[in-house]
Amino acid sequence: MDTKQRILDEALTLFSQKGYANVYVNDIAEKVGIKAPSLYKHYKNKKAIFDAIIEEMNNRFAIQAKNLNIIGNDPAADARIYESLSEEEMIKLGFDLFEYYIHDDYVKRFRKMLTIEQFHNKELADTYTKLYVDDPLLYQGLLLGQVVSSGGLSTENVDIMTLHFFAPIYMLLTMCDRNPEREPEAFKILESHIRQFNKLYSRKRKEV
Amino acid sequence: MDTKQRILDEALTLFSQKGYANVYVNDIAEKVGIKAPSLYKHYKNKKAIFDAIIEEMNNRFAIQAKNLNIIGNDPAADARIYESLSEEEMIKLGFDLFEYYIHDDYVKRFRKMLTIEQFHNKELADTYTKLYVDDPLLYQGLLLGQVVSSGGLSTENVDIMTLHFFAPIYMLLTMCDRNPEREPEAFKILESHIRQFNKLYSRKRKEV
DNA sequence: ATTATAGGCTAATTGCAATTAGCCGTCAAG
DNA sequence: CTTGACGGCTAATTGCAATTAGCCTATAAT
Repeated sequence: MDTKQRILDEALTLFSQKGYANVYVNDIAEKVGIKAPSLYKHYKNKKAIFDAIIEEMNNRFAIQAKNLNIIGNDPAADARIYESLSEEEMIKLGFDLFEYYIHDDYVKRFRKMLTIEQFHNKELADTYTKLYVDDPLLYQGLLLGQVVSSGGLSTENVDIMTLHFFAPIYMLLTMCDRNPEREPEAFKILESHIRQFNKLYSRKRKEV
Repeated sequence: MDTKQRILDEALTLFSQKGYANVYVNDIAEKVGIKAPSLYKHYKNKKAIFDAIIEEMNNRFAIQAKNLNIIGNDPAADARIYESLSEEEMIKLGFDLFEYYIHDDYVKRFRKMLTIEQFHNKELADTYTKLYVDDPLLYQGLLLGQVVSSGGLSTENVDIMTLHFFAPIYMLLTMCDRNPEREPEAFKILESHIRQFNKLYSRKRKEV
């Protein structure tokens, strides 16, 4: 990887750990293995490094949008698969999704950086909400909507059903970002969550 | 309010908006209406101001623990009330709780500050998780457990039921911290969430 | 009345982090 | 084979933010 890219990479790591203001260009340079003034051969100033990270992220938006939902980018096709999943397979799917969110390095570092910087300007706030709230709800809503249509699950309000599926995942995710030592616990809760979600929304259940 | 207290108050406001490192002692002094060096008559240094905020918060823990659940501090008593609530009353209760979390100034500023600073050290991370994850789940779990015992709701796993109740609230809350303009939308979602939660866990529903 | 202290101010001082200046080696294109 | 630009370095320089020094006033206790 060339220096210019490595700068972004190391900077992202540091920003995600300490936040923009607590990272000194010297720290970044050190990680890259060069001296601070050499950074300026690649970026105009510190802010430009941050902006480049955001921009690189913007470039990955499309990819991200798909990856964030691992399953694929064709909800209808996914739903056909999903419909035929056993509870165990569904849990496996949830685990894979969660695992990706938690351990994919780029995704994780970027999310932590956004978490720290989200209040600095409206654009970052909007980006955070889009990436970690709106997009997952949108996509998973489409997916679950298909499953409902095909009779795999049953509900009066797919959006709220989606919220019920995703909100616990979101909460566990942010907890693990903060307390990685609680990951095993999070996985257990995740499993119970999916099982209970399944039962609650199963078409086998209905009102008396 | 005396100067010493006003310093904490203004500092908390600023820290919650920009994060510790981006707030200069000069900013705090300005807000308080004194000059920066005068701050040092009250606190040893900038860090001491931050620590004092955390400590003040620690002192409010007990109060906080109750307030975080508005309803009170006797789950059994609360459950008796809750049990007799209509869906509309339950929504009212949820709104009040959410309103408190979102608009109580101290609570909101402190939560935003913790959000920004959560990755700086383990203690802050633990505090965040305790205040905004573990405590609410614990207390509301006790509450919902009582309601289940008394037959108001029905579930196989109260902890997950509690997660299903609280996680959406948590998610909406953090979204509103970031995007206050979406509060009206959040309230609508909250209402739908509570209605659907009620139906899902109603004892009137049962497996076929 | 006197005096000690609390709390404010202005004017340094310190210290660190960002950035600039200016030098040098390498290597690819001509 | 030479030149220019790319990317690295050391050594300033700049600039700002935290803190300290030292002075002043009001007030409360003796």
